[in-house]
Amino acid sequence: MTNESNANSATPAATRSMDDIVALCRRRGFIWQSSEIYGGINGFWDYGPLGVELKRNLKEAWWHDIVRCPGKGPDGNLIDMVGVDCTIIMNPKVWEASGHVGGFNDPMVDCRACKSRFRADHLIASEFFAEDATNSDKRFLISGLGEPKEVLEANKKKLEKLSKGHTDFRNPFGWRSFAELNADGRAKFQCPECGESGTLTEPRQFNLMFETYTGAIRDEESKTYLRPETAQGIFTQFWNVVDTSRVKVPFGIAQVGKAFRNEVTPRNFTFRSREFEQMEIEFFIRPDQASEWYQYWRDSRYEWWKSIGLAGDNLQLREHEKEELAHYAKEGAGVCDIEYRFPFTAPGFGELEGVAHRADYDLKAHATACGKGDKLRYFDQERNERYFPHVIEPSAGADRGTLALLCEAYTPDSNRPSGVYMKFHPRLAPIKAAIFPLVNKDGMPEVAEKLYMKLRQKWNVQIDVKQNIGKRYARMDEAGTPYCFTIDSDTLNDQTVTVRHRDTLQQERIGLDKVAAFLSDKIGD
RNA sequence: GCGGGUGUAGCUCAGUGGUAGAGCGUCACGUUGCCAACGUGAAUGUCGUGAGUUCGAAUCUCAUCACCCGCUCCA
Repeated sequence: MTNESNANSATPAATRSMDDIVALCRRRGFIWQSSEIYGGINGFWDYGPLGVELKRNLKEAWWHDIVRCPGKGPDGNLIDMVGVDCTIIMNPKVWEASGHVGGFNDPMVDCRACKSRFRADHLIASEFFAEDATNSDKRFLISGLGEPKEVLEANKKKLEKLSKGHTDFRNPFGWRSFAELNADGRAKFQCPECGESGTLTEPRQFNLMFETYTGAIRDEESKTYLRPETAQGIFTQFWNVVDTSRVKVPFGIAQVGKAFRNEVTPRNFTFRSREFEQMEIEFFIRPDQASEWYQYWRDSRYEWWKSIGLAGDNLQLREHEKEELAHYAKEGAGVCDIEYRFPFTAPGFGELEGVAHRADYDLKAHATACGKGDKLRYFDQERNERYFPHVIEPSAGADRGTLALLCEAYTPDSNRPSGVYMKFHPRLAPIKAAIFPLVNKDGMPEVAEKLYMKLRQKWNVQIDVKQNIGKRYARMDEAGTPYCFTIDSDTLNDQTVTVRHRDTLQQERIGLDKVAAFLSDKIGD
């Protein structure tokens, strides 16, 4: 990390306005609404020219540090890591085995009065008839949440009262779920929470997975899903990786790719999007070593986010409480989130990356579902035993990471013309440097272009010859460009240029032939 | 999904029933010679969208979409 990027502590989240950050993202071409000219679409965002560079830099830094140059593990050995790139659409059996189909597929019903939400198949009702001596019949609806027995018990007094003095008391149509009731029945249905009648909405599907159809025929047989996480691609190819890559436990498989979740409420700019990109590691270990590897990944992932510029009080590591753990993690070594204090979550935090001990839940589930079972256990040569490896999963959001970088970089500064600058870590900055001829004549543009052509072979740099130098500096401040090199009349005499530092506004002169070395030193190649 | 708010040029906003505007930014030319300087000129609008009321709608009504805030949801 350079001195500049760490010069003073991060801007407190509370003083940053999300509206201002969104406005800058739009104005400078970081992030736009998808399909904006048609009014946009809820939960989908596009990256513009600066945004795509920033997000690529984030993903490439991750891939470099995770796959190409991982560190040493808790056992003191270099970590073994390989990458994969799996498809978004997979055999739908994958999602049955993983528990995504079925578990999160139920129609839900909301109460308009008390805002409670229920699964429609848990809401049941039955119409009762009671005939009295004069053959006039009386009917009433008993409704509630749970099994018929529970509902009857809950409505015991009401039933006794209504059936009093009547004969031939019965419910001829039996119990029906809320979804099976007609409009009249739904209107009489009492909310189990607040007791109001007719306040429940129509049942609505909350399908977290996007569905599509593969092939020409659109029927149930051809129904497929857009993956809601990249992890399952890794799990299903685990055995191929083991057979072809000479890896042995402990080792990791990494993947960067799009995932899709049909969120009920996309919110907070790109934070909760329906289409988003994940950077996931599944790290396979011996079951008895889960604890030390969990701690290793928890700590190293936290340090990594610090290393790319999220170093201040706005980043925190939070261990999950037992109650909030997912079904597969209840007995595990732990689950934690690495969280960032976004302006819209402040003073709270929002998740950037989750590190979870998933045990052997996924590998076992796929081994069972595909019918091969224990034959798919991993063979540990050294220990001469077979087992399903446990998994530590560090799963990060590329879009959330990009958003955190944007929020962290946003630095109001009334002392400079732009009023704000983006203090990106140089490694992540979309544009590494700008090259300016002080004026667009007297041989300066030619020198500038020559320097530009040389530097762009290695870094994303820009040349700008238009307008006065102040405007060009101001534009680069909003783009977050850490260095500007200016060619002036002295350059033509002594072969030096000025370097203007984004964060301090200081200038220094260095040799024209030293510029590339300067950038290598500050940014890396 | 519920409740509240917002929506006019790239940005910030003015415009309360009668010709769609300003500042900034952008672009061109000139000038300038290190921090959005100066001069001249130019481009830029489905007034979020669609209906309705009206002789006439950015303006009033309804619906809808998007964004923001609060609930809810987030395996």
